[in-house]
Amino acid sequence: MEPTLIIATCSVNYDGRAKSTLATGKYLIIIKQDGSLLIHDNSKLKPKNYIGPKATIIQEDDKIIATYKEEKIEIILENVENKLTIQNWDNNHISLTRSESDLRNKLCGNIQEYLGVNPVEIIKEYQVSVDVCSVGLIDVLVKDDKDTHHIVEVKRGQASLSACSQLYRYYCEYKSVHTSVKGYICSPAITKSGLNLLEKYGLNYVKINFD
Amino acid sequence: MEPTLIIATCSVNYDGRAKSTLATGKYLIIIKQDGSLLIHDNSKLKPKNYIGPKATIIQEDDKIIATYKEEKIEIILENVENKLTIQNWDNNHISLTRSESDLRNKLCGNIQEYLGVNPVEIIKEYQVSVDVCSVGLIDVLVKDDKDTHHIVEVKRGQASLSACSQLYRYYCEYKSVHTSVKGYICSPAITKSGLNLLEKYGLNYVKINFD
DNA sequence: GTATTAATCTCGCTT
DNA sequence: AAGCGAGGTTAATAC
Repeated sequence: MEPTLIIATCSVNYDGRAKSTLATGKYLIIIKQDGSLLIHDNSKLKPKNYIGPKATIIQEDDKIIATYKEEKIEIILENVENKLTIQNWDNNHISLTRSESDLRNKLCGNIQEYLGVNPVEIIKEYQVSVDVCSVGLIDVLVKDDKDTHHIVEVKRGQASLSACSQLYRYYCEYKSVHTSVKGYICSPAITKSGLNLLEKYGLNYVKINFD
Repeated sequence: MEPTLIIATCSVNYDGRAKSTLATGKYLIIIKQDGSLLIHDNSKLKPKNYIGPKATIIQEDDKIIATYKEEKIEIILENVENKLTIQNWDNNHISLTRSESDLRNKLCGNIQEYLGVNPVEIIKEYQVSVDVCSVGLIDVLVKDDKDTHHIVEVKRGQASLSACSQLYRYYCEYKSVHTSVKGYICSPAITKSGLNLLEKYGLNYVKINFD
């Protein structure tokens, strides 16, 4: 696929997982090497339409058709104002810090400070299975010197209701395989209703920052 | 903000909620009217870096700096291959069907068929609050002729473990305010572990399709 | 403004 | 291939 930018007055029909129509207007069409296609208008971050990667893209004079599995985008071109291919367009990896795993590592480096217990074993990404059926991944599982197991859900931002609910799910399942269990949300912030849920079910909130 | 496309060899530093560096390479920079800025490489749908909308963007010869609240992107330009402004770039609304609300409407139009009960009252987007604290929005709440309340979580695609967990949360809370309650996931498909969770807690799965 | 949730989520990782 | 969970999620909506 030749990487191409097209500025054109066009309309767009999409059919696949959902179905949409975009009224005629001047848009930016981006075609990438891997078969990704994006149609951007003049606002916001997300494209109005998109498909791929790995889409099959057919360009004709008056339309562009992109298909991938059950997905199909049809661009009806009314006027192509500009069309240029990008030679040697790069594709590099971005290195990012302050992710959830960074915060998790910070926590694991000082369990005693954050949870106030003496860790005997620290397991990251502990798989919880019940009846040979996965019920999720515990971010951090700490076994202390009193055989209490501490399960921690780490969030890089504000912990929401659903994050707390996620911890509660792990907590319930884990209690069925071990007697002494405590649960924690570990994040820089938490919503009021999230905290409410924690208190209701006897779970704990521990504040942690990136610094 | 003048809508502009720039194809340039550059490197990008981002600092804000997280922090990242993108190694020097040839990328596409998109600047939109509303102050959104996107940096795309040659693969996938998501931009490598982005900011805005409402960002303040300063363009100099050798760099572009975009800031918004605590967020900052710095693009170090090494070589600008192409730069063009897009005149009268449009910004239209996209009309989309087969959304979750479409499926919800289909369900509400025939509760008897899907849930097998006689609805007396059907409420969409019912706010569940306990102790003056929100615990979420029930997609559909059906009160039947036997005063049983049916709470339904609708999903447009395959219902996941977390979707089922979300229903269970509403179900638990709602049981504290009403005696006879039943819970349902209503979707075209469901994962095995999702179904497992439903069965475990006495919740129901109802299949619904868009047709 | 804050919080909750949908999304054609995307994307990476693990099973 | 399927499924789970993070995401600088974004974007819409309710309160």
